[in-house]
Amino acid sequence: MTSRQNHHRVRAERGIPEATVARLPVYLRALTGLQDRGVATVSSEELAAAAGVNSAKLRKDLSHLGSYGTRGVGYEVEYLVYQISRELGLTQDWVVAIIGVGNLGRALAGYGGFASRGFRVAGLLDADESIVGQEISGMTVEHIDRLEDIIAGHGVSIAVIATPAGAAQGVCDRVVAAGVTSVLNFAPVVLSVPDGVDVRKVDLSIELQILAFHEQRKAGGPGDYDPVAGGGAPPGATQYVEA
Amino acid sequence: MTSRQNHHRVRAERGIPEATVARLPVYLRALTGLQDRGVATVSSEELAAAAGVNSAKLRKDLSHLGSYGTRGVGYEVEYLVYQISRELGLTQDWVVAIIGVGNLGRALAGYGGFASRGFRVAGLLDADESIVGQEISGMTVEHIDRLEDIIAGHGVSIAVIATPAGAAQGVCDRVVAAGVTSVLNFAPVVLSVPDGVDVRKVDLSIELQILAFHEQRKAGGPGDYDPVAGGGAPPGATQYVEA
DNA sequence: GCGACTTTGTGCGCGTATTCACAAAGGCTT
DNA sequence: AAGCCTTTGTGAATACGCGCACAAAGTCGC
Repeated sequence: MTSRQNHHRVRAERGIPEATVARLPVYLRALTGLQDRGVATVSSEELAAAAGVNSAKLRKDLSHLGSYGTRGVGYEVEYLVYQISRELGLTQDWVVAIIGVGNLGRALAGYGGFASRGFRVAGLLDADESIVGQEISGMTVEHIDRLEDIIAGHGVSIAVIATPAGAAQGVCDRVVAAGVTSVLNFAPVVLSVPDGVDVRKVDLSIELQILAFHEQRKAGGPGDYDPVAGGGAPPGATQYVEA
Repeated sequence: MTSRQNHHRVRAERGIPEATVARLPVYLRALTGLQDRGVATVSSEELAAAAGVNSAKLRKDLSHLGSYGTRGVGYEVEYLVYQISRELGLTQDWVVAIIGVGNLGRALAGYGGFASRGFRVAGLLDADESIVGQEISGMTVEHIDRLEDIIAGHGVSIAVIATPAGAAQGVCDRVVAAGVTSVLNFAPVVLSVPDGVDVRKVDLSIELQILAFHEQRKAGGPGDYDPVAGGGAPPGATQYVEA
């Protein structure tokens, strides 16, 4: 049976709730920011403010990792950074392959956030002969035919799919067959994968549509037209985020 | 008061659950795919499969929009496309400005998914003098100084922030002051905005970290214990640098 | 026109997530 | 050493989302 993009996975014995896992990277970023500013300890209230969450939620999230705070004082920044990094698996390197070197693939290849957090790009692959061989961000684009070689050879464990929609499922099947169990999908399709494979999806178009929905509602509900709804203070407006 | 990205639904009278709103674009995409293949009607089971969700969930989601199905038959594709489009506010055009024309901004500017769904890019803006004036995807990059002019002049209602982290909050404050109430943020920071402004965040690095977490667990738990598990000694652990 | 069949729409129970509010725990001052 | 003050960690209440399972509703064949 093929499972679909279901992020509400079963808890393991160690059981960190999925919602918590999704917030840990945010805390981590806030913490490294504090670290850079030389802050040694931080209270849950301060850190929660920096991360944009409720402080009780932050404390409960951190409590799932263990008791790393000191009552009356707060959390030691450096130690917390280490604990969260370890929990997220960032104390080791992860090897990534980017498949599809169009506009987006190029942007991803040049994204600094990869290397800085322990993600190493082992290869850029594309099916287009005119792109293969090009040098991008210091890497040479390989032909998609070499997909299996590269995955096996470099020990790729995360595949980033940035192909056109039509090619995505086929590529996904191949990377999964080659042993990859984590996929980050930028193509606007729902990927089917076997159980045990994680897929996360990033979709610009969907995000815009969700924004449009709320924007429309601020402007007066479905059917009403007024895209230039700026300025005003919408009553009972909503706040969202999250990805 | 400045609310951050914690969020909670303040249900309006019309009250479509946020979880449902987030799925509507997925259904819409599946439906247009069916439409292209000439399918006239579809059952909840089929559509759910195409969208990668449970069929009961699909039916419940659609029931929030009204009763657009026929028992014993299914849903008329064309009609459903229209209803969802209308609910999402896609029957009107939304004017978008992209701020920050680096690798990512360029990719976004060239992204076909904009126009196809009623999102019109009214401007590309950047602070870098060497980029201003360049022609990208048929548009000329404007200087960030013209931000307010462009927002007002074109009736921009959605701002896409693709700047470096350090510049994001400042840009956000400016677009909000200029009347924009919907922001799509690609910068790796938590933006603070006044109530009534929606922020959605897309963060590659966070997605990768979540995948890493699950990948690590599959590999045998957050172990790989470091002998130096001591308190203040974050060993040669990964060093984090803000992108 | 009628019965069998298909598919929707939804009531209900369950598990997860969020938030409040407070007792327990530790540091700091005197 | 004792008491005060701050902040953590968590019990409990609430809200939310999911999916099963089924009755209601409509179609289709005869």
